[in-house]
Order: sequence, then C-alpha cells, then structure tokens
Amino acid sequence: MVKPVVVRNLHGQVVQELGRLIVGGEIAPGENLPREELLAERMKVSRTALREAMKVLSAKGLIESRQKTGTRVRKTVYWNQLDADVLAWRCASMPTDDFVEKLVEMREVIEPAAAAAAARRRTGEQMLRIEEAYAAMAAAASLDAWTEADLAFHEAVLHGTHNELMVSLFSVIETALGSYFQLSASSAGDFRYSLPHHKKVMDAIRRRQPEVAREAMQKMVADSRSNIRRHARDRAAAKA
Amino acid sequence: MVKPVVVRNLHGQVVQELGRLIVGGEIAPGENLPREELLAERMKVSRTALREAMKVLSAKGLIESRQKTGTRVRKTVYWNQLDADVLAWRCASMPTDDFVEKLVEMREVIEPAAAAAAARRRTGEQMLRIEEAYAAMAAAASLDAWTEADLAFHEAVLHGTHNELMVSLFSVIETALGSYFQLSASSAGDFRYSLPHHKKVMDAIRRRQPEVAREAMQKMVADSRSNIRRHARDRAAAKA
DNA sequence: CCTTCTATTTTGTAGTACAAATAGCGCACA
DNA sequence: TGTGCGCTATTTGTACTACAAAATAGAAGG
Repeated sequence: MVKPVVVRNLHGQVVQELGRLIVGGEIAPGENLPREELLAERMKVSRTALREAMKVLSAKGLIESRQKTGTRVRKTVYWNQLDADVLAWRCASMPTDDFVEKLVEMREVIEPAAAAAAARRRTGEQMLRIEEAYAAMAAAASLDAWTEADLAFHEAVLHGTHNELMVSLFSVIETALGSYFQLSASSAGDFRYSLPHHKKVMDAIRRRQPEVAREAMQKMVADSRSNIRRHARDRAAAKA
Repeated sequence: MVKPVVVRNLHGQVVQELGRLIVGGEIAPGENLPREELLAERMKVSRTALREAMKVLSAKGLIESRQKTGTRVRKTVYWNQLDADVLAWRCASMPTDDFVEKLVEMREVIEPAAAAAAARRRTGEQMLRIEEAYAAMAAAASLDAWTEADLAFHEAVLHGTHNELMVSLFSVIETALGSYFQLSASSAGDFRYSLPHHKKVMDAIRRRQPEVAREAMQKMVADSRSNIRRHARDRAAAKA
C-alpha cells in the first residue's frame, strides 16, 4: 500500500532525487547546488531536463536561482510544506516521531472542524460518498482495502465542507494516515477498531449535528494519536 | 500595499499569465492547452521557456502533460489551493464574497488553534517577535505600516506553534487579510479597532494560557468576519 | 466485428550557441 | 591608504534545432 510514485519522465526522476536530497537535509538551506552544467553531467541528464526539474522544485519553494549567484536551497520557512511531494519526501527521510506528532496536531485542528462544517453543509451526493466509504471500510478484508477506504472516508468528509481549501489539506491527512498504517502494520493487530468512531462521525453528519460530529472526529484523532504513542513506546522498549 | 509580484524572468511572466488564465477559468478543467509550439509562438517565447513555465504549473497541480495527448488542465480537486500563487490568482480573478468566506472559514479553524498551541510552546524568542509586531501595529501611522505589522503578528503566532505545517498556512491568512484590507481601505475607516483583540491574544500567549488565547483569537477572526459581511452589504446596497 | 499493426502527432530529451545579469576583482584616483 | 568605478568572468536565462518516445487514431487483416 506504499505510495507508488511512478514517474515515467526523466526530469520527474530528477525532481524526486533532488527533492529527497534537499528535504532530507543533505543539502542544507543557504547552501548552493553545483552549477547546472556540472549537476546535469553528474546526474547523467541534459541541462534542459535538469532545468525543468529545478523549476518544479522552485515552484514548491525549495530552491531559488539567480544569475551568477547560482541556485541555492531556501530556508525551510519558504518551503511549501503542505505540498504532497514535500510531505512525502519528509516522511521518507525523516520518519521521526517528532514529525508524526506534527502531522497529528494538524489533523486535530483540521478534521474536527471539517466534520462540523460537513454536518452543516454537505449535500446528499456528498453524504452518499461518505457512506460508501464507510461501507467499504466495514467490508474490508485486507489492510490495503481498509486503508484505501479509510482515506476515501476522510476525503469525503473534507469535500462535505464545500471548501476547496479544506480539501487541499487532504495531503496532510493522507501522509499522516500513511505513516500511521506503516506503524500499525508492524503490530499486525486488527485494524478495524476505529470503525465505531467512523460510524459516529458519519451519523452525526447525516443528522446534521455539527457539534456531535466535531466531538466524534476529535475522539477518533485523539485515539489514533494515543495509539501512535503506544507504538513509539513499544518500539523504544524493543530497542532497549 | 498590493502584492508586487515582481518577476524578472521570462518564464516567470508566462507562469503568471497562464496561471491567471487557468485559475480564472478561461481554460476550463479537462480542456487542452494549444500544443507547445503554437502556444510558444503565440506568447512570443521559445518553446524552452514555455516548457519551464508549464513545469511550474504542473508542480502546483494545475496541469498535466502526456505525449500525444497534449497538456490539459486538471480538475480543481488536484490544484494546490494552498499555494501562495494559486491563492493570489484566485483572488485576482474571482474576488467574490464566496471565496472570501472560505478564506475566513480557514482562519477560524487555523488561528485559534495556533494561538492555543503557541501559548503552550512558544519560546522567549518567539514571544519577542510577537511583541515586536504588536508594538509596530500600535505605532503604525499608515494603513500600509499597519498591514505589514498585522501580517507579522499573525505569522509570529504561527511560528510559536513550533509546527512548520502550521506556518505554511500563513499563505492563506496573508491572502485573507490582503483582501480584507482591500475592502476596508475603501471605507477608509480607522484600522486600529482590532488592536485590543491583538493585545488579548498576545497577553494570553505570554502568560501561557492556551484557552484564553484561543478564545481571544477566535473573537478577533469572528469580528473580522462580521466586518467583511457589513462591507459586502454596504457594497450591495450602493450598487442598488 | 474485433484484433493488430502502423502511421502520425505531441510531448520529452539532447545539445549548441548566445544573451543577460551580477559578484568580485582590479585599477585609477583622491 | 582608502574609496569608488568599471571591467570581466561566471552562472543562469533564452532560443533554436534535431531527434526520441509514447500513445492515439486509423487502416489493414482476420
């Protein structure tokens, strides 16, 4: 269920490679990349392809190029941290508990509010999508199927808010759940324990009860957070 | 105080131009752009520069290119709506009250939570930044100076959360406040009325009172929201 | 009617040449 | 000795050409 990240284009590969390097901290902010000609040669691509890759990275706020000065990595404040790629790169290079905590904190802020808003404004169509996702979760036989349905559930709730800006935060939730599943997969426990939480959220949204929906979602995320902490403790204990 | 958007590069201009066209809806999602050769000719740039611009747009999720098929505008769901450029383009093309409402809704979710988190975790350094911004607001003589200080205040609070993901949401707040100032500038009223709100937030964060900070910030945003609505009503009345 | 193969179109990559900006050096001059 | 000015070397930016690769649509064949 890991992210496929299938890239057929050459410059796409370069984007991934450089992105990982930068976000992973191998090239520190303020530092300069080698000049284009060199870097292109070193990565065995043409300068053309390299430059297209660099434009992508600069669009995500990671780098900044100026004539004569060269191309340098920008301070992390300027990075588009909410960009799906950037999140993925961080997650790949630095899956520290610290970062996971930050992801969960975001969920705690976003999701209860989104659930409440969805309870107020969701359309019938959107309610249907939520219910379909729930049904898929209930029917899921494998962890993969469950994961997919779970993501669909949370995305459907976001759509229910009628606010595209909210929906764009799905990348954060996706990343958070992704690393969560990665943790819980190791313990191989039954993954269905959170189904009741989902039901409460769904019901509240159906009945248009914003505050009930908010609290149910809040509990769901809090539960997930404490699970993560438990896993982290277990891992630390196993290491010692 | 409008956004400068100074772009010295050619492809940067092309990015702006195409970005505005797409986000403004002139080219609808699902629709194809003219083929590169044609488009390059039409925009009077080389194919090279055009392609670099398109890579930027595809990095922001706006378009998607495939061989033989061409380049098409993606569904809005895939757009990085939280990207500063995308927000600016939306704001430029579609400053409808509808969109402003969505921005405010985001603020209502983010900022009270951020204020609470800052009250818990801010460092002395970060507190100082908040206080400096407040001082600058208090001393501001012009709307421009006030605007700048106000933005600095809200950014400083976000930094206090110690969560880069939160900080990245500053683009949303910046855009929201930007269009707010644009509205309130027309009525030319005194812009300092929200200073007491800011003081309450600052004090609560200094005293490490999360819930007080949350409520104070919530009131600030709510106040701003009702102001926006009043302005909208006034404008509607003036039109009729 | 369906399958398969081919031809054509469009983006992707490579390479060359030159333009433009600018940091840093060196020189002239006070 | 210090200070300012201009030159030059370096690095990115743009243009153009040529060809590679993918994938659609259409033709040919079963």
